[in-house]
Amino acid sequence: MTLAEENYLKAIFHLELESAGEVSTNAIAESMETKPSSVTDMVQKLAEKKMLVYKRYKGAQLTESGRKIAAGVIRKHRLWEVFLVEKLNFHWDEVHEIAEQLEHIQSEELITRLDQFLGSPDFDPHGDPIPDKHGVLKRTEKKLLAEIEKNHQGVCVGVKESSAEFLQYLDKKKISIGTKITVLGKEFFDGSMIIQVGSEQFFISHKIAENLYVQTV
Amino acid sequence: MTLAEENYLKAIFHLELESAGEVSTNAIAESMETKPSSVTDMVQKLAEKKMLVYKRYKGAQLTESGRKIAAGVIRKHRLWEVFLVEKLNFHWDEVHEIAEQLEHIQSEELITRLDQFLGSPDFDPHGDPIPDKHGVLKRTEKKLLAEIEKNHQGVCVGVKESSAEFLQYLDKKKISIGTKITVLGKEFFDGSMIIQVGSEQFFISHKIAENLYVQTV
DNA sequence: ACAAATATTTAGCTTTGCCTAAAAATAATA
DNA sequence: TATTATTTTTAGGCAAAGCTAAATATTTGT
Ligand SMILES: [Mn+2]
Ligand SMILES: [Mn+2]
Ligand SMILES: [Mn+2]
Ligand SMILES: [Mn+2]
Repeated sequence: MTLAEENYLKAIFHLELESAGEVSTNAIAESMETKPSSVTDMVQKLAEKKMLVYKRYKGAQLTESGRKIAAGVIRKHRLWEVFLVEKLNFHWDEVHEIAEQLEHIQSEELITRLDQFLGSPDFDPHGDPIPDKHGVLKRTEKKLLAEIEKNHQGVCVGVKESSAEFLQYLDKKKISIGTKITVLGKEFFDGSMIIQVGSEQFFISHKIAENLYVQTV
Repeated sequence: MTLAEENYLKAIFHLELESAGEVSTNAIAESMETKPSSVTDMVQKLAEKKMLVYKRYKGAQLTESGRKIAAGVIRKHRLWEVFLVEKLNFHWDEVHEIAEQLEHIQSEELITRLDQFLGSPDFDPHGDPIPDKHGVLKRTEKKLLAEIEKNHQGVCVGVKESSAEFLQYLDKKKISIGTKITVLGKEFFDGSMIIQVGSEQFFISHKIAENLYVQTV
């Protein structure tokens, strides 16, 4: 697998999680910041390699092999992110770009040993689950903060977006993984909320609330 | 700099250390396991980018910028090798291929932190010096075992070749960095030697002796 | 059901890095 | 010095991965 092929498989894997069924050419193009015509080319090549099944004008769906490779890349990405944060003391908003590069390093043994060195972590610094060596992703029952009702609470277990801007916003608000959040008020019109974090209470927009994963206790 | 460009600069850097003056197209091609015509192409491109000066039919010579980039890649390669051996417990004959990939990861900050994490090592697992962040390589006075006279001794401080085969041979003979070696006999005809390592004494060929660096005490 | 809008694919080009075969320059040798 | 031999460059091509513009399909709205 080339670097480009791995990136396509990874993107399709993520898109399949978001919504079942075939993944459209346009959706792939958007998520990879490339043109639909480029996607068609690559998707045809990956179909020939049996990494996915592709039906003209319908979309792509990963095969077992394709899914395995994608999960392997994601496993590497997330393990490296743990390394960067836990061992090199990077902040969680600084690691994604570097992991985008490290995820393509080819060596089974390296990942086996890295995993061991890190104590076989289950989650990356953004709360995302790390696939096991067979590509199996354990599903956790987490929900978006936006789904929490007034006067209920949850513990932050991850972020949906992990852009530096969003993560820095969370830092400013003292929200990180493990933080307890209570919904004090919820506006039906725009989905905005008043929440309590520690001793502070403040307003957050719907956009924030639907990018934060919590687990109810 | 692309991956290919970095590899060319690195190869030329190493060749310049071996013998001063311009580096020939053929020498580069051989060391990179590619064809001379490909080298001509790349060398012309690197000359346009001011990474080296190139005179047709004469060869290439790195500029200050080129040398700096090459040293940076070598610094990364060697730091990663230290990481693999010291932290992930790889054996010294297993790390080169992986470091060939890791050396191209782009992030100043990553290398700064990795260096710190490793305790700013001066040498890699093969005894090669690690350039500092400005690309400066400190020269150490080491000689080849082949240059040591009968009845003299030295401490192994590095290897010239670092192929897995050679390193495994050294393991078998219990030679590693720090090992004391005494030359008991030397055959002028073929440069072979009888040496003492610990309590064992045995025969080594000239090829072995000229790939092992020692420091005389 | 048909026209308009949208999504997707195809055709044709570009760049990077490599290759082979042929031409040109330099080095070696008789 | 003249002729080989070797080294290096040039010319012409190829595969990967991208792009734009044009052609087709599909979907949507009336
Ligand atoms: Mn990431
Ligand atoms: Mn992550
Ligand atoms: Mn190495
Ligand atoms: Mn080394």
